[in-house]
Formats: sequence, C-alpha cells, structure tokens
Amino acid sequence: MLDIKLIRSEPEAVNKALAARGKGHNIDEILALDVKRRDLIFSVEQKKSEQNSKSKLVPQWKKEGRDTAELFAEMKKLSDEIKEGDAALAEIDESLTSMLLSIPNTPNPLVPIGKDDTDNLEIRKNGTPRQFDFAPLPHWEIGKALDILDPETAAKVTGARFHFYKGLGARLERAVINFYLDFHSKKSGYTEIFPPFMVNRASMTGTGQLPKFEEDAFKLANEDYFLIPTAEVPVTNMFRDEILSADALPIKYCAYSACFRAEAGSAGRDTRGLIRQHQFNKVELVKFADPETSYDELESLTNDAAAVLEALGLPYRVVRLCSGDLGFSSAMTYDIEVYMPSYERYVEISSCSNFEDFQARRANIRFRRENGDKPQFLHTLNGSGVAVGRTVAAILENFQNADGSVTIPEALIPYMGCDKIG
RNA sequence: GGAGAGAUGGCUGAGCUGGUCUAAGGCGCACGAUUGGAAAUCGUGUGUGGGCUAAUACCCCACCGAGGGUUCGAAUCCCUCUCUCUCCGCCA
Repeated sequence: MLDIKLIRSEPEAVNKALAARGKGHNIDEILALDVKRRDLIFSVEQKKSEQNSKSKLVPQWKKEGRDTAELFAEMKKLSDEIKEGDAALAEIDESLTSMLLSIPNTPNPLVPIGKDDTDNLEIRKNGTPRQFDFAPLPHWEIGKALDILDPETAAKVTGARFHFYKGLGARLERAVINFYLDFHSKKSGYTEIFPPFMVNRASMTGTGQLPKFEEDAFKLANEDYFLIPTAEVPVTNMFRDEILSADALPIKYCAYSACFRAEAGSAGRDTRGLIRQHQFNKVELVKFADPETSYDELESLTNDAAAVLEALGLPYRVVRLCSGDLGFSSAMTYDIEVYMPSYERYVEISSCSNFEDFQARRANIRFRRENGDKPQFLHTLNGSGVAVGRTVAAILENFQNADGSVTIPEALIPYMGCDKIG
C-alpha cells in the first residue's frame, strides 16, 4: 500500500512511477476521495467535540437541579447528525482503502523500464551451460525412466499439476530441502522457521496476495483460510501489528514450506515436469530491515540465494526485472534463473525482492529507531532460497549421464547416502 | 465439538450498580534534583492512529480483544466473532 500522504504531496511523481508498470494504474480517483474524506472528518469531529462538551454538563446540571430536557434535545440532534456523518465517512474509508490496496508498489528508479521479461536486465552469470556429447533428456523423461517421478498416478489421486516422487526421487527432494535449510541457517545466519501452511485473510492482505489476486490462491471451503502460495506470507506476517526495536534489525529468517498455487491463467504452460505445479516445495528467505540498508540487504539476500546453486554446481544468471515484469508488491526484484537444458534457456528458480514499506504499511510492521521516537514502517524483503522442485529438475537435467543415470552433486551426497541415481 | 472463566496502556492491575474515566495505583522507561560517582530517595514526563499545521508545538477526534447494537451519553448494558486458560469429548 502506498502512503496516502505521499500520494497527496507528490501525485505527479507517483503517477509517473506507476505508469512504468504499463497497466493503467493511477491515483486520481484516490486524490478526489481523499479531499472528500478530510472535509467530512472536519465537520463530524466538530460535532463530536460539541457532543463531548455538552455531555460533561449533564452531571453538573443534575447536581445543580437544573432541567436537562432541552440539553438532551440538542444532544439528540447532534447524535443523529454524527451518526449520519460517521456512516458516510465509513463508506468513503472503505472505498478509499480498497482503492489503495489495489494500487501496486512504485518501482525503484533503478528498475529498467520495459514491457515484459524480454526487457529484463542481465546482471551477472555464473557457470557455463554444459555441452552434452549425447542427446540430453528433459527431467520428466529422466524421472520416468528412473521411476522416481510419477505425475500420472498423482493425476488420478488428485489431478493435473501434481506429482508423486518415489524412492531416490523422494529422497532427493528431501535432501535438497535439508541442504538448503542447513546452508542458510548454519552458513548465512538465517533463523530457521517452520510456519503454518494455512493463513487467514489478514495475512494474505498484509503481503499483497489479497484482495486483487484471490483467484490465484487455494481457499478452504469451511474456513476463511488460504493455503499459502509461499512461506513469505506466514513469515512476514509474524510481525504484523508489531513495533520492533531498531537493534533487532535486520531480522533474517529462512523457512521451508509447501507452496500452493492455483495457477489461474497458466493453462497450457509448462504442462510437463516439475516446473509449474499446484503444490511445490520451497525454502524462503525473509528479511525485516531498516529502510536505510534495505537495498544492501537485497544484494546480500540475492547472493545468499545464489550461493546454494553455486554449491550445487548449477549454472545460473541473475536478472533485474523490468518495470513491466515486476510483481505487484515489489519495488525491485532480482530473479535468479537456472540453466535448464530441456528449455535450452535459463528458467526462474528464485525471485528476490525489496518491498520497501509497501507490505509493512499493509501489515502494519514498524520499528522504533530510538527510545521515544515515533515508530516508522520498516522494509520487508524476501527471496526464494530456492525453489526445490525446480532444483530437482535442474539437477536431473544438468547432471544426467549417457547411460541414463544421474550424478548427485557432492554437496548432496551426505543427505542422499549415495552418489548417483540409476 | 460441549461446559465454564477471561481479554484494560511497554508490563502488572483497579474500574465493569452507564455521565467528576481526561482510565487509579504499582513496575518499567526517559529526563531532572540529590551524590565525588552510583544505589536508594524525591520530582516531572511517558501510548497508537487520524484531523489541523512549517512543526515530531498547541488544539481537536478516535482507540479499554474485533465488529455490530441499545442510549442524549458505553471500558461499563446487549448480540456476534476471534483468541487465551480450566474441565470433558475426539484425535496424531
């Protein structure tokens, strides 16, 4: 959510920043409603003030034995007017809030202006895509041949876009999860969190999934709970409506969770393999930072996420998303893309974002710099550290051998108890 | 799921027979006095959001778990919901 005071004081700048996203967002309606709101507040509060002062007269007059009938009549009239004003105000507040919640974050000036992912800016590359001396198979064929991935049975048991992992495939998924959690918590200093996989509506609103993107989420039928699309939601909302002290920052959390996405609008895309599932595993990195250092924290967060790919020996590149490709809540995002031989290109495996105070304002997460200072909104950041299913896909494809077996990266051998599959 | 008890400021804790609540008292915290310095003591201050504003100054409005209602007036009465605790049931 953008700051209404910023919208009020610099409307042109805000509109210009939003225009970079290219989706026709603007704040003109909000400005008009804001004026109406403040006019109404002024008149209603004046009446309330009068009501309060008259109310104080009641016990006084009664003590003096004066007749209060006329006073009560005046107060009744005031009361009716106040009720009317409050109702009108509540209506304005509601539409103003819903408008504000539907406006995306303003991009950081460093974000390149662009239309879609073809305009993203490559920042750096690590490793070289392997030259195969045989025809490499896509991971879904490797998975089938080794009998470690089974989407057909999952389609029967549940539906499309689900997988059973079997045998060493299941163990590989679990090995990657454990490796990532150990890496981030032991080497990079993130405190490990195991969050709930369902959250309430307030949490989904706090991080920006609601109200605009309800169709992307799985919602329980018998509760107002949602299956989390990422651990970012429960972990960021741990501090909803809290005021932290400055010396607690930055707070660094890593969390494994299963992630659930309806993938509305993705019909026909990535229909085979592990790339786009309704349920997938991910280890997420979340930071709560001082606004002054949040962009340094974004750099280190991105490096921390990329470090696990380096440790596995997977080739990747880092791109800065352009304005048109930027997520709703983000001010700046680095995507980390792993090289996927079956796609013959780099495929997103992590998305690291600085939300600045956009989520913090929605979720009301604040900090106090000094004892006695006014609380201010902190900055929230998160990034995948990294997607587990896509990692398994990348391992199967990048480390496949001519005989159909797959070599296990050295870092995972202690977790697997073997050095190859097949 | 059933029965009961509860939710008040950073914490603790009164108020809960509606109007002197502008929410007592204590603890903590901040500043000051005292002191060679400290403790103890004494004094002063101590929330959040909104409106107005150059102002983080004054003034005004709102906030006693959340949302509704009754009333001229609600921390206080009524309803719904959420959470916590105790017991029972069920369950991993």
